[in-house]
Amino acid sequence: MDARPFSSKEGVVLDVKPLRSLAPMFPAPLGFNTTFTSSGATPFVCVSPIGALSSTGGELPPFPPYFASPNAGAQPAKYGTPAANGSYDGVVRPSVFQTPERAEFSDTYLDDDSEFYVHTSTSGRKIRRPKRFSGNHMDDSEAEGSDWKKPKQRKKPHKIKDLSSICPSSLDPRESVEGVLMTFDALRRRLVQLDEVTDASKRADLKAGAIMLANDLRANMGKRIGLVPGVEIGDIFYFRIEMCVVGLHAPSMAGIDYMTTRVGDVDETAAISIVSAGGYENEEGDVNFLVYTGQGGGGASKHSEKKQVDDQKLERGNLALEKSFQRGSLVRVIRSAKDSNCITGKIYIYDGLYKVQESWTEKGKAGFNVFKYKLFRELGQPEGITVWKRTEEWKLNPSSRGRVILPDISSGMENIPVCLVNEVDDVKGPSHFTYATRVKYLKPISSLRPLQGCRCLSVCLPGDTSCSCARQNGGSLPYSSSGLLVSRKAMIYECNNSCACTANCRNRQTQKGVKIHFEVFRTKDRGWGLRSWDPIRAGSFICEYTGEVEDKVEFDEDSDEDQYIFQAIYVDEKTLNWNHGPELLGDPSISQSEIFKPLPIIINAKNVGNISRFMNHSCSPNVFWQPVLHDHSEEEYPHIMFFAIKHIPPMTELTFDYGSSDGNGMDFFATTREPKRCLCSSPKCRGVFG
DNA sequence: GCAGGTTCACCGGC
DNA sequence: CGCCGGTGAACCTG
Repeated sequence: MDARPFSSKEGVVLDVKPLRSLAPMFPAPLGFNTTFTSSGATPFVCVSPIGALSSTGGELPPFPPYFASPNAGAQPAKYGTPAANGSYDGVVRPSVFQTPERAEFSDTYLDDDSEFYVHTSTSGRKIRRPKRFSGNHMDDSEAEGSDWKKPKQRKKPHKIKDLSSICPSSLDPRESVEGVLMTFDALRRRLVQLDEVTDASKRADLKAGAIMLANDLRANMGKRIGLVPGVEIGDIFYFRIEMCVVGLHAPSMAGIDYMTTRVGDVDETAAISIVSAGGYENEEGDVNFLVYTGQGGGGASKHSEKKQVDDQKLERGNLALEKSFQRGSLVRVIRSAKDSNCITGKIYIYDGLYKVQESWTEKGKAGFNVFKYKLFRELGQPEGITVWKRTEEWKLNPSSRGRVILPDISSGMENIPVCLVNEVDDVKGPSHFTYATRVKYLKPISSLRPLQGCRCLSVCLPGDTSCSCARQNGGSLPYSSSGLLVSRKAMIYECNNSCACTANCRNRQTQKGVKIHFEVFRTKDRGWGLRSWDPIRAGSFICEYTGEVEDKVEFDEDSDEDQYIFQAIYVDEKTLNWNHGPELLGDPSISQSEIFKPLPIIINAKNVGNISRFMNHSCSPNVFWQPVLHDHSEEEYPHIMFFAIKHIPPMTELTFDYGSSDGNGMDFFATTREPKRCLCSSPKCRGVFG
């Protein structure tokens, strides 16, 4: 999945392909060679080579002066004209808006990420941040006192000093974005766990979001038109706040994000992004266009009556979309899809850049005026929602999947068929092996120690101090109510046969087999790989590493046997960072040894195995392994269960870090394996693995 | 289905 | 002008 070169998707696609159409009317990301200033004398100064431009007034120019590109003055930038000094390649090179905040950030999170910190005013008049989230005012003492509104005695987000340990700064925007999301979700999962016990008010997403914002743990602050560095088309989100903290779509509720800037005496406004979430009467037929309904008129969620109570007005987001239409500027589109696995039933998918092609008003169902905007997707972008439409179809009708070699490689052994496809070459399938959904112990596990069982009736519940399984897991159940792993641990103890609880108990996530539509597919250069038709949420159980449990590694030098051998001797950095975040709540930080202990277990999947034997290595993986016990108590021979590190869109290859024998990282044993050249093409690739 | 809760833009005061 | 505080709108989530 992360086997993408630096700034891959945008960069590669936009650079190489004739993607002129993607050159934005507003030069690339807003802020490109444009300095916003908060000093009132000259609200907007264009520092392009051409020099400052003044407002033309009157009709809307294709390039409003405040969005002017370097070549805008000399020759009016036409649609498709690449920006002069470096083209529009998806890598943001905006000028830096020097703010006090900027200085403040510089030694904390995104340290040299000035490029990605374009702090712009959305009003043009004022540039400020809400006091309660301003680092300048967020001394503990001060925040405690006056400003923080307290209609409810809500806990104020805890601001900590050293953020580097939690979310290390990175020059790679993708890494920054992923780090922010990973921290957010770790925080959110932990808050869910805490809330369940105290029965406190819910909305862990908002709590986690508030803490992230209070600590400036976010990427791409400031609004920009066009692509967002580090956020790739096709990325998925489970909460609106997630899109907020990575700078994709700022409003926590509103569907239209826009910015207003002041040019001379006039306010100019432009839409930035829209979320098509189904609250209004939108048509979502074709994947290439979208009819979006304007906001206002009381037609949306707020009031329970779904009926409008008033005409929509040409203001705010509606006005912004209208202006974007007139200028032909690009608008990011986030579409939503149903997901039954998710409690909210909804996932947000970033579908890339669109342009408004029509706008009109019509009478809504309640007889009031509504604004309608028809947006078309820009050509040549990576696939977004298209992938979903395809996989949805496959799930309904598996025979519609083309290039299938085998409809079910597990021959009915898995809960859901695993199809085998090759869209790359003529290879007819992997070499022979026996499919097995469980590990085979060549020597019987000596279960001398009897399994402990809890006495919970029906299901184990959080906060039940009498649950021995919860105690064994350190006091709380390891999974959230939606079944997500809360944090990585040295060992997870699931409920077992001796427990009184039923199979519906949440502490039995991994023992019931896979719940995901997998496919084994032919990669271009790394043999077979594994991916999913379903979206996979961070913390979800994916599958077990099955095979034959051996005593020692034995393989011929010439054989490829070792590529099917799993050893629990290495854990990658990302795995260790996975738990980071709860420190922001004041939780003690977890030491590496608490998360990871090397284990003697060796699993050989050469002759016997399941889908996980097809999972390739990556130095930037999206999956990690976690030891779990559920049917015996041999701590040194646990089940090896895979979980998602982050949200994984459908059809993204699943990879984990095989480890390395170069002595770096967390390699606890010297291995005899021959290192192999790594082809993961991650920016952090170590070059070899195994 | 309702309601508690959030952010941000906007506006007015100093 | 810039800072501060209040207010209201908004395709949220449980």
